Amino acid sequence: MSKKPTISDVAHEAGVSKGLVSFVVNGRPGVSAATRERVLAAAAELGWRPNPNARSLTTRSAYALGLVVLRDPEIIGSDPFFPAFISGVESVLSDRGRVMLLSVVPDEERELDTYRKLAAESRVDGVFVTDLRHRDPRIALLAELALPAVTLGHADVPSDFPVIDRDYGKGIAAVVSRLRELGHTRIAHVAGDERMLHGTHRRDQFTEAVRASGGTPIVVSGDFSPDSGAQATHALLGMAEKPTAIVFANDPMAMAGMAVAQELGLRLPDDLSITGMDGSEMSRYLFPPLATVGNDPAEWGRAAALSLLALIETGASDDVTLPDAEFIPRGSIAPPPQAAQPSSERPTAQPSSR
Amino acid sequence: MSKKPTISDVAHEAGVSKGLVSFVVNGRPGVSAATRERVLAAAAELGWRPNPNARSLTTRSAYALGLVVLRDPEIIGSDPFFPAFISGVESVLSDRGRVMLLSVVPDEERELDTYRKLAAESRVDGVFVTDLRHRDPRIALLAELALPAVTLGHADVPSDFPVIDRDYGKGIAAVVSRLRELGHTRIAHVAGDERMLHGTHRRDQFTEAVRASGGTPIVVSGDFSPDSGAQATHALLGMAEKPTAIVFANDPMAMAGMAVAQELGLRLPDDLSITGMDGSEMSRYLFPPLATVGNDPAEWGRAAALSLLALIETGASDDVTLPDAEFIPRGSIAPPPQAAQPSSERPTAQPSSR
DNA sequence: TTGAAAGCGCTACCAA
DNA sequence: TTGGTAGCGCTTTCAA
Repeated sequence: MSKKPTISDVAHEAGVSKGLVSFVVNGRPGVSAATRERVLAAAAELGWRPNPNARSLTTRSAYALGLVVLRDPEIIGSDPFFPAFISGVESVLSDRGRVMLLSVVPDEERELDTYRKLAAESRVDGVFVTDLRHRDPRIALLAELALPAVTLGHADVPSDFPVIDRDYGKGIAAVVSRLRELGHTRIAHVAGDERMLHGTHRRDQFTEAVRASGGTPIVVSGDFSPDSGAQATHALLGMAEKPTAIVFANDPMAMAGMAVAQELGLRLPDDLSITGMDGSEMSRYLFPPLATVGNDPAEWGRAAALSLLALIETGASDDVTLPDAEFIPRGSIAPPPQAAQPSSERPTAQPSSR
Repeated sequence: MSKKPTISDVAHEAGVSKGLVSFVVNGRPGVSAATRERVLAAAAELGWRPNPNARSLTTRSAYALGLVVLRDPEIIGSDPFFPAFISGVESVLSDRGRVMLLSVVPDEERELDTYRKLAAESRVDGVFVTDLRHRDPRIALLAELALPAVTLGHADVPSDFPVIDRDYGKGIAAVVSRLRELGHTRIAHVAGDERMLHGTHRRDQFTEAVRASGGTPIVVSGDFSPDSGAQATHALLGMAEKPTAIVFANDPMAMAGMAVAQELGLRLPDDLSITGMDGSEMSRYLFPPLATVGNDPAEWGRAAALSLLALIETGASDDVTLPDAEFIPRGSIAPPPQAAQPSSERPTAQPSSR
């Protein structure tokens, strides 16, 4: 059980100086092939890997990327985006000698403090900015901290950071369009957390799509949590002119909405069409299977990691546009019920159980 | 836009030596109150924070904890455990100047390499070992690497690491007991991934509970994914003597199982009782609401973090036993159908839609 | 109670 | 193409 080997051990073993070993492991030119081999062999034999902490001291690089997630600890479990996003990031990082540092914070104050700490302590070389909010304070903070970053989506404040984005509106338009084709006229949207840009974007894209098709959008607010989805659904189904289709801003809300509808005795999709967003794994396994709009969080992760690494290594990185979001039609949508009863107090169908 | 301040800047500002500043920030005794104040004031004014990389070099501590998750990238999104577990860990770490390093790997080879890398590079001071497997190779590897760790659950190989655990069998026994009370005699279990200890434990606890109550357990295998839950349910409901209740090893499988049952025209819970495990947020919002067994991943996270920190800082840490798992009864269970038709080819109920 | 200096493991520079 | 040496920012002796 020996101590961890250092660069000196390797240098000694290979019979060269530390400087040369450093040159070799960093792939610098100007080292003869022979000594290069010798050094590599010595390093391998000793099982030596350069200590990133020591390297950081001179290179001013942390060899780590940061992700700070602001999320209510209570509901973070029902969000399928992050785990998949992270595995996408990892698939890029694993071969590049960088690690990922993750922080989950409960409120904005802690969030901003976390970025300050990461920067002040030189813990990371750059960060991913997810869940952009209106006039997001992180953009200015990160600029001030001179911390490289990429944003998922376009910020609504001036930002020099590269942005990863995808046209999600295309998918939403496809949903609305399909619903209109099926004959729906009263189409509602349960919005996500509107403090987040993608919450309002999805809402706007929905209303725009409905208006473009000559309809009148109905919108109620939610916050992406199943609970809010359930409440919103109750509100919608309690309306005098209740909608015949509900477009939820994410899958968990849609699932909760499906449950509420079923509890009220509605048959899905005959009495009510429902769609989700984000294309979660679970959506496929519901009854009826939930129509949704694909999003591929792992792809976001890969693209964001690549872009952030490029920014860090070369000082610049282009924006990247992922393929347009695609509507994934499934059994949760159907034509609206024929016998619409605009002012009925009771559900249009008999309870399917109880 | 000045450079980051260093300990020298602070020492200069306070008119003392670097050594003293170090003593102050590390709370060492033997510093007069006066200079102590002066140093703290200088540090605050300059916005200085000690650079963990530099500290690591001398203290041999990384000020970071590691979590390596082996999970199929495709299905990681439907697992509600990790995000909540991580937020529990974070709630402990955030005040303690340590960060969390997360790695998601697709296979065992990468997993073990990741631990080796983390250790060789001194990236972390300790790691969390989750999802213990049979004869888990990580135990021996971590011991060999001399990397402190805590395990979630007891390993089935000799291990000196502290263990965090909870009696989950109590909750499972309560489920079975309640089901028996309701009159169920054919109770099935859809097991989780049996390469994982908790997959087999839950299966064993189920079969034991059923046997203890004089019944004959039915078990089919799954792997914790919704897809496997759906397949297993199809298999069970295709049996000649189909079960009247299905106990799933986690909530996502149970959700998928509910969908399959409904698709087959069964009314829940009248025609079939279903229960899940892990007490996910979503379970509450299904129709019918899914009875499950609580697990509180955030609590696991807090306990594991506390235990690991204690181990790292003091060299020893006690095992911790979390409160027994509790059955959470909900609408997805009911007495078995009266008119049992042991050899019926058709479902006992009319389809609720289609 | 304080200051000075050595050294952690590495990179980077300057000579050779 | 190589070796020697001076730091990077911090902690930790050892003296004073």
